[in-house]
Amino acid sequence: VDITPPSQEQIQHFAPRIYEVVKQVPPGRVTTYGAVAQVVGEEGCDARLVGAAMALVKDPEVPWQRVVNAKGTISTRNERAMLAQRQRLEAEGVTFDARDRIDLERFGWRGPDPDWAAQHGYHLLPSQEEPDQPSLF
DNA sequence: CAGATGACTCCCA
DNA sequence: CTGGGAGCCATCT
Repeated sequence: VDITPPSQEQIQHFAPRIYEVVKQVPPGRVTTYGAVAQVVGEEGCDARLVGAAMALVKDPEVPWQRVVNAKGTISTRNERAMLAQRQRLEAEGVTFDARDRIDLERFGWRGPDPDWAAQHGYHLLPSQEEPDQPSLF
């Protein structure tokens, strides 16, 4: 069970940025709610907020189907939407295993383009944010 | 007005 | 690697 559903105010505040991030995910790739929240990178933006925002997507340019949970499975609440999301992903070439999970190592989005992120003020994903910062001196 | 209800993730057994 | 539980409250009916 969950707690603290994001307030409508929070959703409206973050939705535009969340959608911009989701639009960066290319076809055939998927990302997670938590990852999107990290890229948005603002205080108060967490996975659940991203989920709430995904539920309100109306802009057909936002590939909401490419956002799944950390386990690599579809989190949509109703059976109907869940199937639709899966079919959209399969149409892009994403595959599911026998347990309805997506191999995130294989299909996971590696984060936004560094230049784009820098220009628009977004964060990169941790792995990419600090690939290796060994010798600076 | 009260009660049910959350597009999640992390932690531990 | 899987499964189950906690987090702790604003909205909606």
